[in-house]
Amino acid sequence: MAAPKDPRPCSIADTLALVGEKYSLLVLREVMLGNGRFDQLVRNIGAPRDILATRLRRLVDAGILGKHVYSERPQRFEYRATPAGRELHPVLMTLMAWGDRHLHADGDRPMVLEHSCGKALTPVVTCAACGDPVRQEHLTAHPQAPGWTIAGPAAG
Amino acid sequence: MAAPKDPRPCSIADTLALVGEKYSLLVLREVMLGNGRFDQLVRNIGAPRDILATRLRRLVDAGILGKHVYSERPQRFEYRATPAGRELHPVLMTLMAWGDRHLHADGDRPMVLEHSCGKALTPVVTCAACGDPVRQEHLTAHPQAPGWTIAGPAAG
DNA sequence: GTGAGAGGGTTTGATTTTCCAACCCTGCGC
DNA sequence: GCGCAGGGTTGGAAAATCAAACCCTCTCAC
Repeated sequence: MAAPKDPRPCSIADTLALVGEKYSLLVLREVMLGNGRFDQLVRNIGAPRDILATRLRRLVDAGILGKHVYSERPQRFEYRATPAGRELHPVLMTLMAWGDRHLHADGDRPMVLEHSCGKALTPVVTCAACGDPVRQEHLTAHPQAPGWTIAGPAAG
Repeated sequence: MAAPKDPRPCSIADTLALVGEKYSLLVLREVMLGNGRFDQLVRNIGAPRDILATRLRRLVDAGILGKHVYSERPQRFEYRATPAGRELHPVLMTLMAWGDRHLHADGDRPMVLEHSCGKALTPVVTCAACGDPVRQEHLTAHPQAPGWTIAGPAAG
């Protein structure tokens, strides 16, 4: 086991292999905002059309987006998130929250999400089991593959 | 207003501009696991050394990582997350949770995070104001820039 | 005091991606 | 029959990635 040649097996890396390329998560953002048509995506994301076409194929293949006909003649399509795609919403929220906190002044947020409780959303990640907000120092990492111990404060 | 040439202003895009390149979030992962040395990063991530050097410079410039001397002679460094970097932890958790759910069988998760409550962590994003788990359909998006209305189910 | 590492990178040259602009096709609407 | 909307594809130049080799400093064993 000692000297692994392959990188660490990891769900973060696996997920990023599907949605980590440039523009992919922005496609998800637009689709979740209801802007699932090719031209809307090009405009709202600012991506080259050919790259966008490649990304869309990939996301459809991965089961994250579905392609739906909204007009038969002429044939026109719209991309929508599948259930698996919708479950990426937490990723988008946490990315947005970080950018709001660290890249924008308080009055300068590009978009505000209003929660059904009436307040502007500030997302907090909690533990499903106990309900407490998760803090990194309260986690212990247990790699499941042999040879992949970790060094740091959360050694396991 | 009417016909925007620029893409949608958005904190998701802004954040990804800093950490969305290939390997950047994996660097964060390793650093948070306590593996902040160049060689560890190369091995555990599987990235080319030159690319890694580029990413590290960028993350340090962005204030996400700090470079710390752990040995004077010979001079040796270690990268650590700054407070801003640590606040990206929720992004990593949500990415990991998605991969665990959608890319791995139940018994096949590459890593388990144990919460201080004693259970394996399942992260849930909640609203800081009301404490409820956030569901996309309970959100209303309010773009703050003129001309950037949205089309979808969450129009605002 | 020389040779073999460890650690932290940089350099070089080939391969891939991205990017941009232009083009293509279908089917309206006039 | 002309122009436009929508949804792409194509071609060639520019940029990023990759793998392997190299460099430099210092330490340790011999």
